[in-house]
Order: sequence, then C-alpha cells, then structure tokens
Amino acid sequence: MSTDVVSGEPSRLRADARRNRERILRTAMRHFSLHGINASLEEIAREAEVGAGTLYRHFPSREALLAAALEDQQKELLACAQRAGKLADSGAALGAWLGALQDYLRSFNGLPAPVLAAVKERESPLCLSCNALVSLTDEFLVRAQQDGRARATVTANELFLSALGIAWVLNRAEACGTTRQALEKVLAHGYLAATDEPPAPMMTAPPPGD
Amino acid sequence: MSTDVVSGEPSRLRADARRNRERILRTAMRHFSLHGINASLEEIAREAEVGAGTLYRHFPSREALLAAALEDQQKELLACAQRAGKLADSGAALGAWLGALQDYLRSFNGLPAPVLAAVKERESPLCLSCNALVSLTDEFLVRAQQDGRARATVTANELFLSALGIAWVLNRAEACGTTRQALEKVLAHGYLAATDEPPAPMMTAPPPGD
DNA sequence: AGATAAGTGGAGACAATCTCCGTTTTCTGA
DNA sequence: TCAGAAAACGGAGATTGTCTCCACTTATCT
Repeated sequence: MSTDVVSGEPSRLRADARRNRERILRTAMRHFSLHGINASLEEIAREAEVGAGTLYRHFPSREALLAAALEDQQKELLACAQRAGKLADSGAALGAWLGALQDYLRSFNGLPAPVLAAVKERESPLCLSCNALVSLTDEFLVRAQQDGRARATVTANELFLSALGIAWVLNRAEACGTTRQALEKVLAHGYLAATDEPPAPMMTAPPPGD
Repeated sequence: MSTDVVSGEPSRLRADARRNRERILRTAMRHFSLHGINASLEEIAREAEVGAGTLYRHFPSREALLAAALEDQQKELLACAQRAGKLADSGAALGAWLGALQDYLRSFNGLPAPVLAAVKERESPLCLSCNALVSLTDEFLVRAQQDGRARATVTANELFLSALGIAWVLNRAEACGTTRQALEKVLAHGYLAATDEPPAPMMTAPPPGD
C-alpha cells in the first residue's frame, strides 16, 4: 500500500519515517523467512534499530506487517498466474495455478493460518489479496470446468480451502513421510477409485478431440 | 496413562495428588472445549485452585494435559472405528472412519496442529494415539483398496494428512462459505473430472457392470 | 505420634505484546 | 536561514503467559 517503489506516489511520510519503515520491512522479511510468521516483533524492532512504538505505528498488527512483507511474493504469484493463464490446456493451467499457490503459501512458515483467517475476517490487511486469490482460483477452475477437465460440482472456495489445508500440512510435515506431489495428487484425484460412483450429474464429457 | 478409572491400578499417587490431578483435568477439559487448545494454563490452574507448579508437575507440557483431556474422545473414536469396521461396504467403512476422525479432531478448537506435530515428533504424549490413528486409517484404506473402492496409489499417511488439513480448515472456517460435507467430497473425489486421465497405472478398470 | 517421603503453591525469572507520552527530528514559510 | 508546528521516535512499563525452584505442608507408614 502507501508507497510503491514504482508508482509515483510522493509518499506523505517524513524522511526518517520512510527510512524506518523500510528498515523494519527488510528486517521483517528476513525474520519471517527464518522463523516463520510468529517471529518476535520485539526482536524485529531491535534488529531494525527502532523502538517498539515505531514498529507498531507503521504496522499496527502482525498481519499488517505480514501483508507488507509479502508484497514481492504476491507479485511473483500474479506473474505465475499470468503465465498459467496462457496455457492452452485448461487442466494444466489449473494445476499450474494451484502449484504456484502452494509456492506462495510456503513463503513463510505458518502462512496458511493468517491467510485462512483473512478469508473470513474482512478487515484483515491480508483480506484484499486473499480475495484476489480466491477469484483467481475461480477463473482457472471455471475454465477447466467448461472444458470438462474439472468436476462441475467443485467450487472455487472449496478448492482454495483444500489447497490451504494441504499447504498447512506441508508447512509442518514435509519430510514426515509425504511429499507435496503426493498430497497434490490426492487433492486432484481424490482417494476413492474413479469407478466408484458418478460424483456429479454432469453433462457427458466431450471426446478428447475438443 | 497412569490411572485409569476402570483399570484396577491402585495408583501410587497420594490422595491429595490424585484429587488435584482430577480437578485440573476436569477444568482443562472445560477450558480446552471453550477456548481451544491454547487456553491459558495459568487460568486453568487458578480455576482448579492449584498452584502453577502443581499443574506442571502433573502435566509437564500442554500436550501432556491435552493428551489426558482427550482420553474420553479417543475412546469414543475407537468405538466408532469398531462400528465402522463392521460395515460390509468397505468404501462406506472408510468414509465412516474419516468422518469419525473429523469429529474427533473437532473436540477442541485447534486440535489438528498438535496432532500433526505429534505425527513427526516421536516423544510427544499425543504420539502414541496419533500413530494408532494412522494405523487405523491404513486398515480401512487397505480394505477399501482390496475391494477396488479406493485408489491403489494413495497411502494411509497421505490420506491421514489430507484429513488433518481439512480438519484444520474446518476448525476455523466453518460458516465461511463451506461445509464439512463439501470438503470431504472434494477429498473423496478430487477436483479433476473423472475422465481426465487414469490417475494410476492400475489394472484395467472394469466396465461399469462390475 | 513421629518420621519421612510426596506433594504443594506461589514468588519470580523470562519472554512477548502493545500503549503512552516526553523528547527529538523533519518540514515549512517568512 | 531559522523559528515554530507537526510528525515521528523510542523505550519504559503495564499486562499476560510460560515454566522453575524450593521452603513449606500433608499424607502415609510404622
């Protein structure tokens, strides 16, 4: 928000304030990467050489700081979405998007929790970007559904939340006997055998030749 | 552990110790139910009218207290497993088990987190029961796989972790646009259309007429 | 009843969050 | 260029929570 490097906004912040904000942000990114989203704010303030009050004035809550610290990764994610959107195969596009989402959710350890919280609490600083994530998921999903590549009864919300759940597990459980690929595959195909029961009263799947 | 009401163990605990343990446990169950697994231990001690030291001697960690407070629910879960095991339809049995698991994981708000942690940390007081949960999942899954009801490439670990992920989401997101049934369905069938691609190099799918 | 081992409780060390307000720094325009 | 006003700073301290330590109390055994 407030001051993008690129956007020409002159930033009404005083020079020292802008400097401090930047220091805090840089330090926060390091600490969140290193120690997860629960990194000590006190510690961040100390290392950025500002008082606690300064940190809290710039970023009134952990989530506000988190949101600011995630800006880069969000841009990266949007770029991935752009690329995925250009894939001809809508099923592959959806897969690519979900993969990118997993990457994003791994930016900081424990990130899925505040993201999930932001989905419901509409006042969260993360809320804006979260809604965007659900919307994007919706776009990819709908396109895949129109091509008969995704089940028609799945909603974007369900899919997004499931992806969040997987990300949460992987955040803590990687190398505990499972891989990201394995869980993504379960999410894609389910655990039931394909022949078990027609899951949706969907229109006859078109033959592979478009 | 230590003293089951039923098992005849005379309990080497002194009378006052046993009394205190019981008070703590009862209070803890209330607080965990009310405020989730992060309920203040200090508060629990105060309300149980014991010193902090007493609480920590009986239950050296939050997880130890949690494990003790969950004994009842675990019994209930095992009973469910018994019942599910008697179902003739192995697919339905697996579904019933996963449902019971969801119920269990909703005993206290936030429970999936320590359960997941316990899966990897082998010293956790919750570890024992967690391993049992994975084993049970395995039994149900294998049976369903033998009947061709579950995909052969899914492992119990993957399925259990996925269920944990869903439980985690539901713990916090129910009424945020999704229901438990919806997420369970996604887990069961996946998000891809059934015709998309044979998910496993499995033996030729039998024609719909069994 | 008296000895002794088991158990108690709460003071206190420590860590983290967040607020408040006296002080310092920047900005502005005369 | 230099006040004066406004903006921002920082850190002390209130608060809450976890966990330990040990002087004291209480149950148990003989």
